[in-house]
Amino acid sequence: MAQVAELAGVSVMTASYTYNKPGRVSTESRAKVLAAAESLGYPGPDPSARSLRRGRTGSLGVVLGESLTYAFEDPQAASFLAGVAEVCAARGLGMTILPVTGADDDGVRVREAAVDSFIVWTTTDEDPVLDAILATGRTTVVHGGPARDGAKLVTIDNRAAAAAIGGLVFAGSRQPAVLGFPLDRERIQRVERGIDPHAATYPVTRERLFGYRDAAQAAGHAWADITVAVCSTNNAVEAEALAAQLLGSAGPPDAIAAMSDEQAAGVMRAADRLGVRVPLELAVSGWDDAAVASQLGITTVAQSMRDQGKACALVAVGAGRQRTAEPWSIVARASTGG
Amino acid sequence: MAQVAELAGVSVMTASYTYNKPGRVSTESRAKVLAAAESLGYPGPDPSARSLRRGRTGSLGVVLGESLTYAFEDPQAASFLAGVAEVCAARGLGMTILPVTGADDDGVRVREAAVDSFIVWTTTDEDPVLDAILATGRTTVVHGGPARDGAKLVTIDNRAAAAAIGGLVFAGSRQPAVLGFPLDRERIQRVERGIDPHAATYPVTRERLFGYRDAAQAAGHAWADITVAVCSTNNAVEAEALAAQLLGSAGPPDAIAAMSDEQAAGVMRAADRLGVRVPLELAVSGWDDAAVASQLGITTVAQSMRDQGKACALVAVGAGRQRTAEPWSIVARASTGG
DNA sequence: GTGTACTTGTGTATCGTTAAACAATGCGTT
DNA sequence: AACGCATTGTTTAACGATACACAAGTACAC
Repeated sequence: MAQVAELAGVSVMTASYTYNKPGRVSTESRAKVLAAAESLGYPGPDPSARSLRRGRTGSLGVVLGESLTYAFEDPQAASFLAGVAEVCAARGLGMTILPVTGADDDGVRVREAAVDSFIVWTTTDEDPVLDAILATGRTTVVHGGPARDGAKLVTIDNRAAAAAIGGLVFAGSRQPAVLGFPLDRERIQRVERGIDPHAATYPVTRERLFGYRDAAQAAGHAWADITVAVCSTNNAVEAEALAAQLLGSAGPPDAIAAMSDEQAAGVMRAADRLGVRVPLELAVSGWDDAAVASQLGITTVAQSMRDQGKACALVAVGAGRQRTAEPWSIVARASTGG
Repeated sequence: MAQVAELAGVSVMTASYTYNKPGRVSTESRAKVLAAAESLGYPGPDPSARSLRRGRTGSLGVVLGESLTYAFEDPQAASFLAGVAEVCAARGLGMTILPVTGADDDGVRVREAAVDSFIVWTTTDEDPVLDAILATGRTTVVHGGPARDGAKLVTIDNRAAAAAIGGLVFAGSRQPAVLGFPLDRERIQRVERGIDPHAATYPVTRERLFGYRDAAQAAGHAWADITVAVCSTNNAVEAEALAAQLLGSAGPPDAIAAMSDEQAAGVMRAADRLGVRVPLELAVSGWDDAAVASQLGITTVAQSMRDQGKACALVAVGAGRQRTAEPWSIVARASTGG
């Protein structure tokens, strides 16, 4: 590319300025440089060299804890990414979705990523990938959790929200139950009474369990009496199966608090299939205020994943201050009765 | 980082080998280097410098013609990205989603992207961004179209598929109609008889129009008599409105071929609302074989966006040969009658 | 004791840019 | 005429790493 400068009869700096600060160079020289570039088929400054010299890449890395494809299958993750993408597009930044395969070379891959900052989708307390990211020293924003020194956190107050919606769905219940996300990355399906919230290493799961516990206790129930069904994934089909299991057991629940609207929809289907009337015989609550929640009339915690994605991106690029907590609200619908 | 080598008492090359070819260096030296790196807080080789020196970035660029957020809103685009992501994850590549805002600096931004190759989501014949990409000389794979010298193409045979499904939906019809995607990037909504397929600069739209024309003519209709309703976007709500307009007009269609299942679902809703019985009074066909198509019993063209995404990625990384055409098939359901 | 091969460490050159400081020129002002 | 100032071009020195070639040491066979 020094060739371009040579052909144009100017110095390389003049060529460089032509691309970076066109005002810095005379119209004449600029034209000569562009003509030379054209005739040599020079495609403009090399991105890698530029990144190296400038010290920034113009791209923002997003790490999805699960498989890479997960991002495009979970509508919540998709909304979140849309929010991140919105900010990236507005600022002309690229958005690099980083592979995390679960193999032990994960840290390496993350370390090799040419990005200026990282956004990490909700993960577990001890996730080694997060450690690897923090070790790079680049700006890191964690969505959901865990909180870490050196990383910013963007999340709603899951415990408070769970307590609030628990207050609704458990109201007047004799036998509440909880249908939840995986506790840890093992993602083992379990159905057990009074699972200790501390057992969950996903902070989001943990905080919500705490919130539901708060609500149950406030309603006069002992947590040890309350069945917690832990899914292996966020999925309506699995939720339906687990809900059917709960409803078919002795002393079935008359209130189920789920951690997503997909799960709640599964519960609704199970109830429908078993002839259990909602909300008369079973109160149901979801989370996220997804489209399915309004379709089925599910009481839910409304939060905007898209806004949270935007918030993460803004914090990551250094615009936008980190808020203490993102907003949420309760949307009461028919599934929790009158 | 030469500091690391110095502290470890070895040459920089030894340090470099420690990270890249651990076998190339003795266990002892490796330990010294890693210890030194640890104590200096050195996070490993800088990705930009590495890219510069190596000549590749380990990341694959994806360009979505629309706004960046579009990717996460259109389920077809999402499936496609999931396919790309799958291949990236398997090979340890990053996936960079590039911003294209529509401003005239797009070419610049694309040129600045630190990626090894590009995948371009279906766009128009004259898209300047595609030109900018081709000008970089990097491997480029176009999904859908347009075909270009210097770019590989991954697509189904849209014309043949449209002709095939047109044969079904137009069978026995006295008054066929087409509900289609935008013709060009202006994205103007139009309802007109016999729109010349050549007017469409989106090759996907154009080829499908040709296919429907083939089918209509084969069924004995003059293309000039057939109403084509062009949507401004792929959206069930807009499709429903347009379908209602068609069905409410004088000489309403008794067969509507749509270009997506979302659109077809909109048509079904409009018919339902207007009391038009499907398929007795109105035959409907969609495209993509999305979930909604099986739910509503819509005859459709099945294609796997995910597989096409995988195909694009494989071609982009140089594994996997370009196929002449991706597979598709017709799924006949109730919406096109007996 | 010599030849061959393998292991391990190092020096050198270079990847393609850009930041920063400096020089040369022209122009309006006092 | 001398000065400040803006405009434009150039020089120099990195940015941080790796490919390659070469050298020194070790091991083994004949």
